[in-house]
Amino acid sequence: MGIPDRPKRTSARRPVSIQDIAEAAGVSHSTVSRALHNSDLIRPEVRLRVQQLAQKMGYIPNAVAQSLKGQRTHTVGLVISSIADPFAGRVVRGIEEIAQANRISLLLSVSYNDPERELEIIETFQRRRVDGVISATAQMRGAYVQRLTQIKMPTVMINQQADSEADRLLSVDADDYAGARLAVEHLLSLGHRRIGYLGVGNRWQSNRRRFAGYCDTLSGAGVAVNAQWVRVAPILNNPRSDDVVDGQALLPALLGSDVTAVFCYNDLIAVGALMACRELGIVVPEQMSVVGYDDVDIARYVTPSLTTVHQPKLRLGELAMQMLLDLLEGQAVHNTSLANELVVRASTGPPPL
Amino acid sequence: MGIPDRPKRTSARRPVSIQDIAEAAGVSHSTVSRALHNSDLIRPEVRLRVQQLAQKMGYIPNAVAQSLKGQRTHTVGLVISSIADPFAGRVVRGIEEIAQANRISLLLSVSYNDPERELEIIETFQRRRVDGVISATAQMRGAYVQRLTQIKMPTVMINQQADSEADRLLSVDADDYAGARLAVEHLLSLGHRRIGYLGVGNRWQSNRRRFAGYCDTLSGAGVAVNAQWVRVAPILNNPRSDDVVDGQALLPALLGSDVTAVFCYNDLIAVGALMACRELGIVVPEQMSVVGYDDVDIARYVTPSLTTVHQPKLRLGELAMQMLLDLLEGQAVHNTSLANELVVRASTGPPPL
DNA sequence: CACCGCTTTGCACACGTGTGCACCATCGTG
DNA sequence: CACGATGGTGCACACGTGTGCAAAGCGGTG
Repeated sequence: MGIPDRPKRTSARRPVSIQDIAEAAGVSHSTVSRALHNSDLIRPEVRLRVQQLAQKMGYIPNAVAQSLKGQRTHTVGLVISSIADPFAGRVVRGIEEIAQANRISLLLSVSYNDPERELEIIETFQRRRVDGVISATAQMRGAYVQRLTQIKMPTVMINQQADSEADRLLSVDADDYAGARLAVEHLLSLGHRRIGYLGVGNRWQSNRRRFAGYCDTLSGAGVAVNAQWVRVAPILNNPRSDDVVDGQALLPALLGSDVTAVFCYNDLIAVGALMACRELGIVVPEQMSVVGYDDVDIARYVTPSLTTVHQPKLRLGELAMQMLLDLLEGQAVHNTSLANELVVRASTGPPPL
Repeated sequence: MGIPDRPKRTSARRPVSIQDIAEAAGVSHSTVSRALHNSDLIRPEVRLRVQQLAQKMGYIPNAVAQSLKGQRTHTVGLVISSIADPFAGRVVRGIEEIAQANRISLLLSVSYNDPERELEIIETFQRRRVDGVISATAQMRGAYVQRLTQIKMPTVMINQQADSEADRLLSVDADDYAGARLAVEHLLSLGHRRIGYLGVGNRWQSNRRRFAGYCDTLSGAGVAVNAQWVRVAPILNNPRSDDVVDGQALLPALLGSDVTAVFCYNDLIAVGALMACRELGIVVPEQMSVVGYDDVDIARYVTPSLTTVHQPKLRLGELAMQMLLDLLEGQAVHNTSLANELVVRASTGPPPL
């Protein structure tokens, strides 16, 4: 009488499982599982034999099954606004290094600052049961934050310093307000009084903080901010905008006023400003000083090289990932704020006479 | 007599499962599963009731369990050499857009051209049972390729055009050899005869192809290549090298020879060359023409703006991802090769008299 | 009324791994 | 020899989902 011969998994050429090893070794799958984990419940000779057999059969544990059983995926979801942004690139590198060192895999998602996409991404992370989320999006909308806190998913934000009550969510950041002050103080110390600001409209939270630092520093020095000195790139329907193009388009609008220096939201805006100056025959820094923000690689390579506020991007990423790991281990973690540094290069100088 | 009350999963605040919904609706979990998939096996009113209940209870399917059961993770592993590389950034963007549109998640890994890390990454992908792999590493070592083909994991390479037999592995690429010819032909047409080459040592395969294009084009024009014209950055122990620094360090070595133009392995090397020229007081392009490769964003922003060979980076990524999707659906796919285009900007001109 | 066919549901297993508990063999000791 | 202690192994279940098959309910027809 025929034993109902089991499917004989060799058909679909599946990867070997502990069950396969168990049959080959003449033991149960439990024994194999324990042996592979070096459990001292298993007799040393059996343990060794199973391990060698697993090696020979090319066994590779199925992380999916382990995740299901262990309720831990060892996966972290990563949301960024844009891949093209060199700022994000450095931050991701820091995150990735710490993650890899701790055998954590990263699920990469790009939001393009699109609210609908942000919600989709969160749901995907929920479906995949990531252990936690790191969000390095420039923009944080209400629905996004609300959803994230509501579902109680361990989350660390990068550069999302909250204004007031939202300190419920953890974050690592470099102080935008203080950074902006550094930049403007530098220009003031060079003798500039009439200083412009070129901002962005689609990242209004960090833009607002940097703008506030700009305003307060000027006011503190007894300079009344002139509305003519401030220009902000409009929010396009197209969420994929180009900061350099925006900076280039924005700068000429300042010429009507009499600014001798301009502080830009970030380095890309500043690069656009530099290009506009070149086109208009304005010599930097002799006729106009330009300051950027972030200190991305490109700031060193343009001509003149860009004076800018250096953000510790790598460190931000590393700290965020480490904080998330601590959080997952149940340790107490506290928000961290890093200091920015002013980097003086060739795009700033004394104002023209 | 007490029914051995089941664990009552409400304790550990796990996400709701179809089992929870089943109990709440008074049906079996099978019915719930089918209802949520809109199976017409389930009576319409039951189907609707279950769906509404799932909605209300905030059910989010467990992709881990689905992957285990369905033997498909809807996940693709992505290997790149470096996050900092702006070339990789654009390619990843193309990949990510197609992936997101097809509800595929990306597992990001950075290899830093470290052989050991590359093998670790592959094993991680195997453990996690990714459906396929896209490899955009600049460097492809034997062990890496061998391992990848050996385990028969669906894989698409980017810019890894094989020399001879290795056409077993699928790839999408833009022809390095032809691109280099474009660049050198441009310089020849401007009147240059003595043309240098600045290369890299740690990406020898693409470097070799571009160098071959350089050599053949010169030879074809009757110019004998002079060994003094060629410099290649040494391979450092530190796998995190900086192309700009290398280019900057390499250019002065060419001054002993009498080159009037230099073709660089990529834009970053070229930017380094531009910076070296500035330091040495060499005016570009009047005294020296410089050509880059890749056409990354920065090429437009440096001064003078860089003449370069444009690679369709976004398209490379999109095609690679689409090819992998087709492959996973069992469709026949064929290797694709895209054309590069020369972009003439301000860093090239006629040779000095 | 008996039988057939259709619709709707549940049972049971599978995916691959980890682990509490029971069981068995062996050994030591009174 | 009997009994308890100890060490090694397997059974059975759990994780959450999907699905083939059986079964139940029900209406129609000869």
